[in-house]
Amino acid sequence: MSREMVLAPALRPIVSPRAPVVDRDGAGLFAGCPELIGTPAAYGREEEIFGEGEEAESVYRVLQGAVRTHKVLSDGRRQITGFHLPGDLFGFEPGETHRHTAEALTGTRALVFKRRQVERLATHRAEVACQLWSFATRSLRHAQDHMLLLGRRSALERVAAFMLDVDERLGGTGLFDLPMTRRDIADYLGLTIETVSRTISQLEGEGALLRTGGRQVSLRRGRMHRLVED
Amino acid sequence: MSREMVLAPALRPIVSPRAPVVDRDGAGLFAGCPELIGTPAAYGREEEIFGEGEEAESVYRVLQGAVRTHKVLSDGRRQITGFHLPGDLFGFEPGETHRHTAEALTGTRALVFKRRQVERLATHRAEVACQLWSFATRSLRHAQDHMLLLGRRSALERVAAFMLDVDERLGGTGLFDLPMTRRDIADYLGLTIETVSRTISQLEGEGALLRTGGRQVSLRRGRMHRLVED
DNA sequence: CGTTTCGTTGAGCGGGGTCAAACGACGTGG
DNA sequence: CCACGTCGTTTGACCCCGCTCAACGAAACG
Repeated sequence: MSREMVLAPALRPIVSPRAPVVDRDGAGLFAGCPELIGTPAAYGREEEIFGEGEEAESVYRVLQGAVRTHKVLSDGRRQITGFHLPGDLFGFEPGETHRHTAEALTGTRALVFKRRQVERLATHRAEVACQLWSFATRSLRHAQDHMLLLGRRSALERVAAFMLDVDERLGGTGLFDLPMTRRDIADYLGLTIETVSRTISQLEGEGALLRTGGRQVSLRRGRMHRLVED
Repeated sequence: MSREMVLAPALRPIVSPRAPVVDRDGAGLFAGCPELIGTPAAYGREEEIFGEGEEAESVYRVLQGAVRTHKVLSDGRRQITGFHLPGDLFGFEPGETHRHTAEALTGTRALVFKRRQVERLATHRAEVACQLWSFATRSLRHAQDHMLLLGRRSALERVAAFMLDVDERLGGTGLFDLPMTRRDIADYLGLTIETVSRTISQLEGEGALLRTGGRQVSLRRGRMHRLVED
């Protein structure tokens, strides 16, 4: 069941999108469901897709670009709970209202599905319900890994783990453009922008990565990996 | 929506268990599935139920007692990702092996289901698959709330939120026994035992709670709530 | 071009970690 | 029954990692 390529090798670098995502193995969610075709939608940079507290009418699948979902406290403190890249689903809620805000990091295209429709289909077709279950469980695993990071890892470990993660999701070449700002990284890792910046400098000083202009970085994945270690 | 009875009022104080949990609204997982009856099992205090890396053969439902699931780093740093009380399910994994260790906090009884059996049933009966999906989604929401806590809240807020949470799950009377040690609390909140202890003292100093002997505490829920504030 | 946002770097501080000691609640055996 | 050891908890003293505040350079954008 772990084998499900929803967010695996079909992924493309986010800031330079190319071909639309294809379900290479046919296991993608809602595949083989002609009665459930999402309607395409496009969002501009920093555009809100849905807000916390709004009624959860739709669920989304990223085609191109990147999306962040986050929660905020009344005083402005923000925690980003996930970045969603092509192939990823987001917007599922256990209840009637969204518990997150979702925003496009960059120009983004997505398929929009009616939640009610998805739910109705799930109650009729076990296959669809299983896919939803599988998706939720994988999200849960990510969330649990991230709890360990937020609760127990140092700033250096957090940033190193983050870099490796982004690299992997963007192709694993070791050379990529970060699709998000320092603020986004900080709010994802539970740090401040200054600490993220300083930590990246430190990683560069230790030869674990190279800043190659703009937001592009080149990782020494061996050294990087040693910093995360388990 | 937040009202979903799997872990709500049917719950009993953990350390003084009474009647076995009943699905008051019939929404409990695997309800109405005579072909899937879990086999009862009992675990002693601090006993391991399954370990990280082991093959995931079974899934569990707590009947009585309490269970913690956690992840550890090679150097011993530990993050508890959840406490599981009567009615709760745990042990689901997206893959073939457990990504967590599960241990009984106290003497605990649980129902054990064969994972393969559950999965097979889910592929045939949409109803079961939907329940699994719903369960996973609720767990995900908890995980996301906890990420916000770990990433962005102060020690005071964490402990206060924790106390309110435990109180609610244990009946919401404002008076209860903590079923876990300071170390467990610390590893759940991303703090140290000393900080947890000091913070509880501080809360007592501010009149937000009273330590009434042993692990029993009495909350001033109004003041407590003000400290968490969104 | 000016203006604004983003990123980097420095100086200083403080919340929470570390190390250490003492206390209380147990259970155990003399 | 009490001396003793164990384990969990509390409290103190000190320190350090990451936060705050601030200045400045570099892109992005009008």
